[in-house]
Amino acid sequence: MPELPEVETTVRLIFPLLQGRTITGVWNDWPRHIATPEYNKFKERISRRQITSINRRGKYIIFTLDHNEFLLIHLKMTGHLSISDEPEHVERHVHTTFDLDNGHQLRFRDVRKFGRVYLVNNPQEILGKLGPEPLSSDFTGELFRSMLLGRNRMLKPLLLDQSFIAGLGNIYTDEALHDAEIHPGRIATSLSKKESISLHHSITSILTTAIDRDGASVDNYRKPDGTPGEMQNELKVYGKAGSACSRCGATIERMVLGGRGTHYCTNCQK
DNA sequence: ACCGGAGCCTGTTAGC
DNA sequence: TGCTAACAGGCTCCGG
Repeated sequence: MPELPEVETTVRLIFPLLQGRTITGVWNDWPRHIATPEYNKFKERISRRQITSINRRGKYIIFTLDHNEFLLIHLKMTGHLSISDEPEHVERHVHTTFDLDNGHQLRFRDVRKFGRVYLVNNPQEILGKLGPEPLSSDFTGELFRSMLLGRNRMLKPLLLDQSFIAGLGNIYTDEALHDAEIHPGRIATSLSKKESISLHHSITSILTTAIDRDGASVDNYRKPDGTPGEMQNELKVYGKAGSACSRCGATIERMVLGGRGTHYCTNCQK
């Protein structure tokens, strides 16, 4: 499932192919994909808009267009963007496509149809509630420490909360907690200063490594060109229930916390 | 402030 | 082997 590193990889790989392109048309066969505005209005407003840049905020992809329009795409669970020069062969589960002025097509494939597309004049409408960006220079260990203080929630659901911190999903939350040797059920405010700093370091270093490896292809995720990333080979706990902890040799277990499958080492995560 | 549960989806998997 | 039911998960909304 695309989390921050997978979304970042997608942005980096599609940008060179889309920079300066003009959107000439839209096709959609699953109206709920378009969250806002209403489809006919969406179609009208996005037609003839030129793509000037593509960025990421949390797990959102942000296309900056001319005429003060912003196209936001959230891939959710199974969303995937690709660029094709064969408009006559559309893959299964593609529900929204954007025709480009060079004859190519930007395609949004989404098996489970959780993904969403937004066209807005003010991206803050959608992005305003997001917490800090974990790889920005503003996100310091001291800031993270202060964010945890006074929070009486368990770390696992708190780290998944996009208004607390943007971009972490189930995989990297579990991996970061394992790396920091902290139990996912710990109450946030109970962390010592040392533990907070350690968790901060684990979050940033794992996300950085995952971007460097082009993301983790554990399930549906593939790069825009269809090839897998490499980070799945470096995961230590996610999807590893029953196998031995790479650090201490104890058995990795899976439990449900905050309604989410949570993978951790019963021995070295305290 | 925080928690739990339902709902959105469909391909995969566990269980009979 | 063949079927069905449960499961997976990001996010939002709702009630407690």
